[in-house]
Amino acid sequence: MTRILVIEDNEDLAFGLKNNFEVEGYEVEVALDGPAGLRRAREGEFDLAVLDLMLPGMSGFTVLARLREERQALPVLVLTARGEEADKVRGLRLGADDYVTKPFGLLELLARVEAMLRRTRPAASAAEVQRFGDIEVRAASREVFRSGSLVALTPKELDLLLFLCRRRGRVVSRLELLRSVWGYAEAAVSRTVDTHIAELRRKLEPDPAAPRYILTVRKAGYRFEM
Amino acid sequence: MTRILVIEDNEDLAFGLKNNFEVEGYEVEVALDGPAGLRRAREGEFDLAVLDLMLPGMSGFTVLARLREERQALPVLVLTARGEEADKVRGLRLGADDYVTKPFGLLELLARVEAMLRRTRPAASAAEVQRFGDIEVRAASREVFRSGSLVALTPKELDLLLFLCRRRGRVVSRLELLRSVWGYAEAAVSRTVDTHIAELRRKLEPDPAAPRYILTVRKAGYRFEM
DNA sequence: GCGCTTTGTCAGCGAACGGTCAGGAACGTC
DNA sequence: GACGTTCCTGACCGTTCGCTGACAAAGCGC
Repeated sequence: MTRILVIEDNEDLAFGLKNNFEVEGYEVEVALDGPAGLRRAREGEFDLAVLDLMLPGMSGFTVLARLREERQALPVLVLTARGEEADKVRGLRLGADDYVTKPFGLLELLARVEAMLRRTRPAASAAEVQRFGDIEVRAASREVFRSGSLVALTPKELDLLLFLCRRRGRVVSRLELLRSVWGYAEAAVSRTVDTHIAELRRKLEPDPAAPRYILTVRKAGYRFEM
Repeated sequence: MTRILVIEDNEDLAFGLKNNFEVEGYEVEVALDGPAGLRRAREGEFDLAVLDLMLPGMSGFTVLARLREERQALPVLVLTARGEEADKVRGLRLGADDYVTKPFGLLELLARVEAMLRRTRPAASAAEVQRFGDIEVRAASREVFRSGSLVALTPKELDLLLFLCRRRGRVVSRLELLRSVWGYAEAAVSRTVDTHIAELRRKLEPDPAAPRYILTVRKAGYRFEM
């Protein structure tokens, strides 16, 4: 699921964008001011941010500059008022990846977002490193370490692990896993999910028989805790 | 020297751009219609093209489409008339990397060109010489040495190697390589990437059968480690 | 404890994936 | 027009991976 962060103080516009992006199949979060946006950008794993330059409290420039200082690779599309050419230049210099002038057409914005995602996709959502116990999961290089030494996971196992990590603390049903990790459209009865979970436990859990990280929630699915 | 190709039928504008770019230190060629632009784009080694959509003889769309058909990776910045949102969308879909609406400010155009060049050839100066093991890659002169002696790489092999170098530590998918190194707009099933990887390994790896630098990541792509 | 449901485990088969190679098209050079 | 490069394609092959189905174990309600 592609995740987009909208940092925009105008609520109508912000939630309008949210709706429209969601219709296109994106997962969207809204931040209504600069500090909130910065916080969410740091925490959440977003594939792209849409950032208004005119924000109360902290200007979009500041948000952008902070992000870049912190070496966040997050692609940023900047919204700017018409004709503020100096702003555009400054934004691009600061490391914005693209900008759109208000008032803008939705089609244009969507096309630009798509284009940006095409450009940055494989690298973007991946700058994360997850840690739990003595396990370290590096999404970008698709490597997993246990006590510092590399654990050999198969592609499916890693995909599954990453998905569980991202939903940590929440119960994930087998159906959801089959849809999101396996890409199955329909529900299928099979032991596939269980088999892969078992394999993950064998490779990652200190005691696979009494899992600490990958927990079973009876009648519901699995829950990842770290 | 960074080379820019301007494809624009309005002579005043074309040579105005040429002058301005040259002041900024770029090397510029002008093509006054579509066919000429296409020819120059094919021949010359340009780092970027500025393409007007409204051209006599052959529309900018056609030029763009031909370039992409021919798998030219050349970054293209499109000039379009104000408010033709459909054009923008169509252009981006066709594989334009960016566009600017006429009338535009020179500052804006320059900033965009800079941004594009930053994106497409990152860290050319910073990462001028890469070293790993007994391999030395000189991006600027496009030369590769192994144990001090020159290795003969074909252009494609070198492009591929450079791209992998720049993303070292991260998994790069075949699709991303096809897009970024080959310039394919869409996914294509072929063994092309694999073949070139194999050739690189043959020429650079101490033991091509057990690669140390160019690693395969199943179901995901390749990862360069040094 | 008993029966039923849900989950864990395992081995084996078939498919998918990547490595490799030969052949041929496209292009440039002489 | 012959030659040499470079690049792409399609086929073959070995390996790995994922799915399946059967059975075992564990929970749960009674």
